[in-house]
Amino acid sequence: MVTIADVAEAAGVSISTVSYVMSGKRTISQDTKERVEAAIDKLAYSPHASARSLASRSTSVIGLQAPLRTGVDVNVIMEIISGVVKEARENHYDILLLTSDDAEGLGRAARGSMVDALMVMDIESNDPRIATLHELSMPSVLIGLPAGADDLFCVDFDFAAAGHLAATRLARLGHRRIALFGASTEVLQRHTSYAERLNDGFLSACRELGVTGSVHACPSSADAVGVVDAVLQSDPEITGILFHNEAALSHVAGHVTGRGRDVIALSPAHLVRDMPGLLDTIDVPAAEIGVIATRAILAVLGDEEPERVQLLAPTFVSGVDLSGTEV
Amino acid sequence: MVTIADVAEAAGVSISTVSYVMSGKRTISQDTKERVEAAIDKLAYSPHASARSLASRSTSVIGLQAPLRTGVDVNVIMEIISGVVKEARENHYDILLLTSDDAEGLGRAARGSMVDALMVMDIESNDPRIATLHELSMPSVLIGLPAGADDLFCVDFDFAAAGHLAATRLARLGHRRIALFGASTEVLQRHTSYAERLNDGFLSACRELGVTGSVHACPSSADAVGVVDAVLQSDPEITGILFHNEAALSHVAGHVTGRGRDVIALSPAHLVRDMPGLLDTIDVPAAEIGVIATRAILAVLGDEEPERVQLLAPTFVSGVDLSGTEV
DNA sequence: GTGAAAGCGCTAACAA
DNA sequence: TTGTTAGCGCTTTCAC
Repeated sequence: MVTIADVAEAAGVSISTVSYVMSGKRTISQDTKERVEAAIDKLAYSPHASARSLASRSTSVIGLQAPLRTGVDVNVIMEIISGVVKEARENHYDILLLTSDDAEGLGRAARGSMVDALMVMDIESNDPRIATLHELSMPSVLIGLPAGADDLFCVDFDFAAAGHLAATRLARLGHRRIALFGASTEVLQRHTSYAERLNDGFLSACRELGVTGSVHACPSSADAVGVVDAVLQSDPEITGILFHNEAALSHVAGHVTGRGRDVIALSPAHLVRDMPGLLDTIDVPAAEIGVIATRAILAVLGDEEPERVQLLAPTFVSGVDLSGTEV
Repeated sequence: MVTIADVAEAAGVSISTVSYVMSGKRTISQDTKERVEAAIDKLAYSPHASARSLASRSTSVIGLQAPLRTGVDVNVIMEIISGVVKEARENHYDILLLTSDDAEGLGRAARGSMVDALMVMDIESNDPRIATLHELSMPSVLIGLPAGADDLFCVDFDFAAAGHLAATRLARLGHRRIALFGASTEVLQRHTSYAERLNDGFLSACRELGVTGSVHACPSSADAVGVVDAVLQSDPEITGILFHNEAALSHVAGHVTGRGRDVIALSPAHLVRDMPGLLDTIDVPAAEIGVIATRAILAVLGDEEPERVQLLAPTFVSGVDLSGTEV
């Protein structure tokens, strides 16, 4: 193992000089700097992360609690994680992956000084982990929006606005009965934040617009076809549909479209790019959510004060703009 | 921050006693042990991970390089990761998530002593990271099986055997022309190990069986429908199909089945459980791959010598057993 | 512009 | 059965 002392010796300088060359926290003569950097390269030296962390009291690691269970939309989760990892790396942070069904894992990571900050995904409306985060006195960001967002940093897609946007679009097209096929029953039962916000946004828009709206849990499997059929048979006058749940969508596509019904998909755009028969798609910018959340954490770590709640606005992929429209 | 010294003081013992109570590396009187544990609980003490790692020269962290790019089968990736994280946690290890498009990230993690071992996913037949792993002198496990598996630990599903199994089943049913719709073009172009092994297994079985086999790249999007149609139109005598690529499968299901063709799916079983019209499914035990790979790493870390190559045997979900059958 | 040295919070000899 | 203490490899005051 090559240590800072090896580098110092090779460069003919003191240990602290090597340290300062790396951190840039002190002015170094060009000559010394070059010798040190040459030695670092030559020896392929990487500072010992733990030693550095012990001395500097910071780890350059962010803890990420992600839902690894299937049933949630894996594509979206993966893209968010991907955005997080990428943005973190670009800022010289690494990601420690914490299991989600483990509220106490947050405490472990925090109290053990394994991380500098925590990111928590898959937020429920009244998430028990929020209390834990409060006790921890460690910077944290939620990806999601719990009921009482109090004083926590939250980043998410604006699912309520998306529900509103879709309902408005459908109503404008003349549909009087519209339906939202959304999250799976389990997700709803857990009061997952995004699902509830989408439902609320959709239904409240329906009320405002004077159209009849209904929401239906939708399994993420091939069973979705059956659910959709059942709903549409029991209420054949539903002519406009908002379809969340990308996993189910691919099963249902072509089945629900092309029967004189307008279908809007709510999904990462690239996943439904080639899907025929859709009226339009509202993009879920999953990777961006991860990036923004990471930037928020980095800002906090840099002693800045980012917006408490950042909700990414929904847009139609087609470019249709309903902003500013009155109901 | 509560340190081991705080605990020692609260329990009225020395620092080392606290340390030994935690590690169990020395016999402690029942009385002392209880006082120390009480103090630990009372103070909610967690040892400082970096301090421990610096002194003990081990981190209890495993680096996992996972493909976060979309296009690969996200469901499978996610389940593998999930299996890894779960098994690791049960053995008191955490997972550091490394970006995949970054061969040098492995070096960073290793040389910086950020991890005790490395796991690498999404292996290509001639993966450049293998050389890196060799230089690193750090325990590592590949999830996948490169061309020259040399002396590395490899864990994966036996895709070659799966291809063989499916072809045999179809041939037994009397099909004379059979096709494999598999990975996307990108995945094949990167010479991703599992895709090539599946193709090879399928085609070599076809030769042995005297049936005509063909393999076709299949996009993971709704476009898959078009690809399948094109192939089946240009060669209508294809009556037996092996379908890999779960993402595409959900689009294609019901489209390719039910036309007098037998379709076998190669996918995690639960993802296709409700999919109608399939002849059978060969399960991809994704979570188990993660678990086995993690156990292999843990074995190496525990100075055991696990099998160099562990390939999980394919089985039909229906229970059909073709083992021992002659061609 | 540079160096010497005091910790950071642990583990694991060494001593008793 | 327990305590004392020398590191682990860094960062960061002091001191020059």
